[in-house]
Amino acid sequence: MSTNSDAAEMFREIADLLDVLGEKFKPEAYRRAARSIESLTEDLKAVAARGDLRTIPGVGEAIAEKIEEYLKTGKVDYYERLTKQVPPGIADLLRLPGLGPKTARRFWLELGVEGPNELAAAIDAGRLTGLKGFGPKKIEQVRAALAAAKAAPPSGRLPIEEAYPIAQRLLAGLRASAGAEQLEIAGSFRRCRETVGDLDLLATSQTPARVFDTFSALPDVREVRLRGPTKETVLLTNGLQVDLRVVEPEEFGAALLYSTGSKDHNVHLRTIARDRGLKINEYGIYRGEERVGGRTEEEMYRALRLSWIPPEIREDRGEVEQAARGAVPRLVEAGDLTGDLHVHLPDEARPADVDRVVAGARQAKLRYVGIVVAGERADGSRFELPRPVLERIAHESGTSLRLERVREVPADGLPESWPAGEDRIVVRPTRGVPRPPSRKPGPTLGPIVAHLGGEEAARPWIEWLRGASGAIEVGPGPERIDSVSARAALEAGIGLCVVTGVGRDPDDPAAPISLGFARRAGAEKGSVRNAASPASVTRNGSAARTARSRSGA
DNA sequence: GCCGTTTTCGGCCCGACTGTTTTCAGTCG
Repeated sequence: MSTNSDAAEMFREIADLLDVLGEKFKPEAYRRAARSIESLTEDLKAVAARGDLRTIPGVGEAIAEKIEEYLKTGKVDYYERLTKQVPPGIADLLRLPGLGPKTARRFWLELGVEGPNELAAAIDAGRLTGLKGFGPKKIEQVRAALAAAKAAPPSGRLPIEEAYPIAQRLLAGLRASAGAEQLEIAGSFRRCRETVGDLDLLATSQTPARVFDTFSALPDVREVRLRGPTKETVLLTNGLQVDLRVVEPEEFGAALLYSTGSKDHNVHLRTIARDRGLKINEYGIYRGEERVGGRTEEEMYRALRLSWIPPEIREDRGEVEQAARGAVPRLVEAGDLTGDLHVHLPDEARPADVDRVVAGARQAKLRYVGIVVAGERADGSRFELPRPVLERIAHESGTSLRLERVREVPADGLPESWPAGEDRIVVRPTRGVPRPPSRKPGPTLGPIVAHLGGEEAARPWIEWLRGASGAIEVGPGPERIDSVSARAALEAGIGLCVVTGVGRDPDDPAAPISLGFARRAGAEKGSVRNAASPASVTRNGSAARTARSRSGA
């Protein structure tokens, strides 16, 4: 665990403790600080060393001091004092669905209950009966929540690549028979966050009840948590919670904006609305009684005199200010991709697999594809594509679509010079040898660093490529870098490599998520290696250099 | 506790849903 996530976690715990103690606004302040510390691309130590802690959104004098104290001593006196005031089990009560700080505090102070086990005992002993605000249904709810928490510990957030196929199934099921017109997934899924806590679906329909009936009956759905006239919440068989809202068409943009978030982005928009004498909610945007927008997101942003902001960057990290200046970056899009530099064929590859890649690449209008023809696997064994496959690659390589030979080498087996031989190099950071070699790649046609995972693992490789050429593959899973590391790479002037999906199963979500992570990192077309013109990514190093110096990069 | 092209003090998003209520509090997103 890094310093940043440890510090963020501590501030979240402080927020929970303050909540239970009945504080009004401090808890949100600490949570906001925790959120922005978590999304930092830089280590807190480095920020503190520069004296820039207070430039972190949500970090003011008091929290900056606590960060300093934490970095210096490893603990924070204020936090220690709070934990002494509240029994440790109270935090576990807060994790129970439907049970918040007010209730936890009452259990603690009025019943002397200090944790889940004592609460269960109190219910069994009938001690909740007669407590003001606790009827039989509420008591049963708490009992069920306790039992559920015991049977299945909180599942936490789901990696987006695991949520992706589920989301597609739900969409398909609703499209098939629900009478839904517009249908979108909002929430952190639409922002392409690395993990999602739940799924937020949004629809328009003439017949909301029918939509909810269809939704409740989908095979993935285990139980209906709550259902009103406009909103339903269900639990899937895997424990994931899904909210579905049905709204009027003229409200769809407002509802989409509202439920895509993030929280900080929404709060910022509402503040701007207020300052301009407007009111904004999930149904629209209003000046007094007059409705001035809500059918589309563009309408909503326009009414605030902002340009439309792509969902992936709605995190209140400066994008609202950019939109006010009309300076929102034009993020890389699928249609910008000109090629793929890292395609693997199956272990027992046959010439037909090359044909499949070629067909996919033509359909995606790619102009070059790098196929890994030889290399070393994670377990150290070597592989090389069979001769008939190599021949098919050579034969298929034409002028409209060029096929490149790619060699994949482990980090501790890097060749002596760059570029090495005729092949492009993909570097596979070797397990147990996580650090890059001291020798940097050359200034022209650099390697693609792939099969690299985790923020901690990414840092040294970003340093390795700083000032040199090369790119890092971004995308889901433990073998690629996420959007936080991708942002750090972009800040260091290093290009990204985006997965195109060519040669992959059509249901494989790696490509859309890879693009989403790149966008989330703020990548424009110019900083994505495989969105560049073929000339600047050829084997000819001088062409690459010319292209780059001309574009001023 | 944070924050400020109307503020260094006085705000801090706002509505759905539930259970318990004769009008609302708590939770959630």
